[in-house]
Amino acid sequence: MTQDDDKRLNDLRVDDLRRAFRRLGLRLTSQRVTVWRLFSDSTTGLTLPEACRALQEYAIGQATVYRVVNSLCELGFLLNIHGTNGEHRYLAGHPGHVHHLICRSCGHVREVTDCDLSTLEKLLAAQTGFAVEGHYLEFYGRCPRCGPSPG
Amino acid sequence: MTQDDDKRLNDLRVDDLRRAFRRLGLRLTSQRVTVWRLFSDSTTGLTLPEACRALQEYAIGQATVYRVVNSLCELGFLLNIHGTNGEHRYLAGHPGHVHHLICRSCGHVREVTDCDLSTLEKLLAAQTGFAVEGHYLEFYGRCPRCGPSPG
DNA sequence: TGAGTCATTGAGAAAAATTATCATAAAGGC
DNA sequence: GCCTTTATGATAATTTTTCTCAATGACTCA
Repeated sequence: MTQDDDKRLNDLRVDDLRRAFRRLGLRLTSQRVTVWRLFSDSTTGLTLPEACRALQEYAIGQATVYRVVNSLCELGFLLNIHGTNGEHRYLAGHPGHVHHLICRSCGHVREVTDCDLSTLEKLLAAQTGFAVEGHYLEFYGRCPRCGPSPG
Repeated sequence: MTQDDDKRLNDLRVDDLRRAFRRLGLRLTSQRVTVWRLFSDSTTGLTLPEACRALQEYAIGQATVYRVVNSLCELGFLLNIHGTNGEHRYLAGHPGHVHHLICRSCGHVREVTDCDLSTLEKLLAAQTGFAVEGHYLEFYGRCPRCGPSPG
């Protein structure tokens, strides 16, 4: 698992993207592939305006960027994380239940797959009467490259 | 703890607010109190535009609303939560380390104080080399009043 | 493979949200 | 109650997000 982060998600075959889009009755366009590539190359995630600026180079309009990011989110290819300043960043990830470990210094993000909060969820359900359906969990700190907090 | 949610945070004395502001060299103004009251009366949190609209009634300008909400966040009186549609909502809460249980149906939020993820954090630190400094955790589900998910 | 259908795109406008500016108002110290 | 200094409101400016619609191009079916 240690090296999984480095081989990013470009190896997700375009055919997988096509299948996923098709499942929603959507077509696979070159723009959608390009947007996906941009995000899957990023280890920190991008905000929507950042993505728009980066994709100008490929002559992809901003309306399209917004639309594609939304679709990729719905399909589970992109996830929302909190940037260091609270801004929304979109991060490419493996579909499924994952969490993130976010470096507050450089923004590098690493996936966390092994979390088990089910007992805590049951406890909360019993205490509060809420029907707990899921959770959103992010860890933050400093990545190995940035080293421990200064001072 | 069951009834703690209902007696909201209005009982936080204005003097406490003043002391907190003073600590940052800020003055306590009627606008700041009014903004605080609005948020402390809400069990679902408000977005900034929502707050601006609500505070028009009191002739508080939107620039002020943005500034005061920022201050209240820095002081720990307001916290950021994810609304049902991913939007930022600001919620009055007791300062300190708390998490939230958010109803996906009505938006009602309840504080969760008992979480212990320290062992999980240590495990992650060992596995990844990150210096884990904290976490952000939200639970979502359906509150007792809304009942379990339909269908 | 080629034509037709229909979702998708880009440009631009429009709307919404956020930030900046600055003269005026008022909080807190004396 | 004055005085200093911060905070406010109105307005403008900027940024972000959404909308519209003609033109393009992906996919289906023959």
